[in-house]
Parts: sequence; C-alpha cells; structure tokens
Amino acid sequence: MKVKEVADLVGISVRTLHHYDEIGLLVPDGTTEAGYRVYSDDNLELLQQILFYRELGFSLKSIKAIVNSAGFDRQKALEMHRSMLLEKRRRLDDILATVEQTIRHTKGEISMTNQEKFKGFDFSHHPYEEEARQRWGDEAVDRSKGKLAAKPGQEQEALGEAMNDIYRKLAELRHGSPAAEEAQAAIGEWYAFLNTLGSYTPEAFRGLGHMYVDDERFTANIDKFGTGLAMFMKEAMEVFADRQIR
Amino acid sequence: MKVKEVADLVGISVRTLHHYDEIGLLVPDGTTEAGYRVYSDDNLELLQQILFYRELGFSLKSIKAIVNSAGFDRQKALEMHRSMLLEKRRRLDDILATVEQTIRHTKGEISMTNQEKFKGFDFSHHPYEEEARQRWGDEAVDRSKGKLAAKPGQEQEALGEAMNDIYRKLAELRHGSPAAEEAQAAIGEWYAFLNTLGSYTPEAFRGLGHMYVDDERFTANIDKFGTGLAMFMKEAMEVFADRQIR
DNA sequence: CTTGACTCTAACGTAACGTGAGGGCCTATA
DNA sequence: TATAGGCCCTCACGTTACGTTAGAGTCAAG
Repeated sequence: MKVKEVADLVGISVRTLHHYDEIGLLVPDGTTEAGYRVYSDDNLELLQQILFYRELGFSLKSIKAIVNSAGFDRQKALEMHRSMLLEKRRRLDDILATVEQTIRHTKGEISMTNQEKFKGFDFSHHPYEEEARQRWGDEAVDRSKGKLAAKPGQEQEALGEAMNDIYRKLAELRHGSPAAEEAQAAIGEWYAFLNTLGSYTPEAFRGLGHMYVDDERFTANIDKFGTGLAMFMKEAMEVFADRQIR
Repeated sequence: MKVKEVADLVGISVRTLHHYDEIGLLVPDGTTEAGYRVYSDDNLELLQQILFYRELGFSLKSIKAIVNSAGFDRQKALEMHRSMLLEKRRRLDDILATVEQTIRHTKGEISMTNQEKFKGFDFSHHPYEEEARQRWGDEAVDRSKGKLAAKPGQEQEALGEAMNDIYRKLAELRHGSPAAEEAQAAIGEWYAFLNTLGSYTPEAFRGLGHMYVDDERFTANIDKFGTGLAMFMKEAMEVFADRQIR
C-alpha cells in the first residue's frame, strides 16, 4: 500500500506518515524504483499499535522506545491498552457528570463547590498515580502498591511471596551502594519480576523508581521493609536503567 | 485565589495560566500591589468552560472566539458539551472494541480486515460530519441535514416549516449577488434561526457555510430547493460573517 | 502525449505550552 | 530582625507533532 491509501484507511495525513518515517517510528518495509513508500501488513499492525498509544497521550518518543524494546509483547501491550482506555473512559464519565451537574447548577437546582466544578480535570490528589496509570496501566500500579489485583488466588499468593522476597533482599543491601554488584543483581530480579506481568522499557523502569520517592504512598508502602528502601531502590533502578540502555 | 492555588485546584500548570493570560483567553480579574494575579469566582467559571472545550479538542483560538462572542450562551454551550462528550465516548468505545477484537485476533480466535483494524480511528467516511459534530454538536448537524431531531413533535414541525421557508426564499434569490441586500437579509434570518437552537459565532457560521459545499451530502440536501443553492448560501454566509465581525 | 492525481524531499511555520534565568515578595522561625 | 523557603513576576528560548507551501518527478487514463 502506498502512503495515501494508508492515510485514507486509518484517517491520518500523509505528512504524519512521512513524519513517522523521518523519526524512524514507522519505516515502510519497501520502496518502489521511483522511491515511493510501500507499506506492508506488518507496517499496518505496527501503525495500529502506534495509534493506540497515541490515543492514550504517549509521546512519539515513548512510543518508539516501547515498540522497539526487546521485551515488547504485543499481547500484553494490548491488554494494557484496554485497561488504560477504560481508565480514560472513567475520566470522561467524570467530566460528563460534571457538565451535567453544572447544567443543573446554572438552572439553580443545585449548588456546587469549586472542587466539584473541576472534578474530572483534577488529578491533584494523586498526580503520580494518575500519571503512572497513564504510563504503565492499572495492573503495574496496583502491583507496585502491593495489591497484585486481578490474578487468580493461588498464583497471586506465589507472586506476592516472590515480591516480598525481593523487597527483603534489597532491604538488607540498602546501606551499601546502589551501584554495587549485589544490589544491581537484586534490582535486576525486580526488573525481571515486573516483566513477568507487564512489559517495561528501561525508561519506564527508571520512571517507576522515581515514583517510589515522589509519591509518599509508594514510599510508605516500600519503606515498611526498611526505612530508606524506596530511595535506595530508586537509585539502583536508575543505575540499572542506564546500564540497560548502553 | 493566586496562580498556584488555581493550578492545584484544577490540575493544570502555572505556566498554562500565564499562557492563557498572555493570549487574553483568561485574564485574571485582579492583581495585588506586587503584581500577583488574582482569580475571581467568575474567572474560575470561565476556566471551567475553557477546559471543557479543550477536552473536546478545540484550539485555544477557537475557544477564545467562542467564549468572547456576543451570542455566547453558557447554558446552551453546556448542553452542547454534553452531546459532544457523548460523541467522544462513543468514539472511545469504538477504539476499545477494536482493541478487544485485536486481542482475540492475536489469539487466533477471529480474523480481521484492515478496515476493522482501524475502526474508531477512521473518520475517512464522513470527515466533515465528524468535524462538524466536533465543532457544533450533534443537534446543529442534524438540523442542517433537515432532521431536526430531539425536539418534541409540535415544535419540530413548526421549526421544519420555518427552515423550509428560509430555504425557499434563498432559492429565489440564488441567481443574484450573495452580497445583495435581500440576500443578506435572508441569510440573516438563517443565522437567527440557527441561533434559536444553538449558539453560533460568525466564525462557526462561516465554517458551516463551507461545509455546505465541501460535503456532498449537505450539498445534495440543500440543492433540493434549487441547484446551486448550497454554493450561493456559502458565499452569502461568508459575506454575512465578515460584516458581523466588524 | 498531455492531463490530473499521486509521489518525493526540503524547509520554514505553528500551537500550546515546558523550562530555565534572573529577580522580587512574604512569612515563619531562629 | 535577619534569613530561609516558598511563591510570584517577566522575559525568552526550546520542544513536540505535525501543517503548509514550494519545486520537481511519476504514472495511469483518455
């Protein structure tokens, strides 16, 4: 398929396809003698993925990192898309409710506080959680919070134990250097563990680490295993991510 | 309320508020001696409106034009927001369905055409209609198509007759100049008529005119009253909009 | 063999902020 | 009363994801 055919099929502009080619996000599999771009079926599948992510507000840079990452699992990604779209719809419903409330408010039927006027827009209570849900989906967030939701009974317990083991191991090491070999091995386990359920790019992993210290609720949960563990993990995850990239 | 308080309340950045001030979209009602911005309750209501429009993908320029327009009716605007949010949710549901289909597809349970893979993203079938719904809401579009939906029986008939009267009047004038006094008077009636149900800025009115000729389905419907009427109306609406602005 | 629709690269333009830099304001506390 | 920390200001340049010409080649239909 040539550019315009693709553009018309998916409802985007030719320029957008050119742009994605330029930045290496979606490079067509072939070209004609005249230098025309030719898109394969695989290209279309990738494009679909790209548009899903775009719909969710990811930057093209992140999208590129995600779909190119070695651990990228299309199946898991799709399931993540699903839960994130559901989240987005919940948000839309909140806004919708706010509009409806406001309509009744202007008719003088009810009163509204300033808080209520901005419900749906307002993420101020849990900014990082909202961001995290946007980035990594519900499951990952719940997991990091120690919830391990939505997994059948038996398995859930086993996972919880595996998780705690890693936390305990890291807690023992938390007074040494985050870059030390032992610490990096343990944090590598953590990375692997997270990747058994979702798919994490090194960048996402690094971001998750930041969240551990930026969001008090995360910090509190993690520091149960030893004060300062969250900070220690954040630093170790940073080092780990750096090394993964090169 | 000072900048940061507002920013935290609604979940946007301080820079965004500065920006809205810069472009004259949301100028705070007061300033302290020190030059600090002070936002009133009215400012907050306007901000809420702005965010509704932004959520629907309007550009800040359009938003400014809309909320500043003389004919701006908050009540009607809110009802428009509601139907547009519903439309957006329908779109989100389409994408969600596509994701779910794709999940089953990758599991080999079902097969999918290329068309199906991009459902929800694809507006190629009705680009102008989609755009119009985004711009003016469901009602306005249906009305222009001659549907006059969602109005109780009696009233609907009366409105339909009023509409046809104007069409017939314009059809008679369509071989003269669109800028002629009679034509402008008739198109003024059309503008007033549309404003009895929704709220149209001159810019929106101009855009609607363009749609009459850009979208064949609109053209066909209008030209039933006389060939070339759609084009004539577009030109008359353009002139009318220009004069309204000055 | 000439349209007209489609393609290319190149390059500047735009919207909606983000991100410092450099510098005042304000109030709790030592 | 001094000073630190948090908030505020105004430039002003940077960034993302394309839009928009401009100039030129390609290709199927009539």
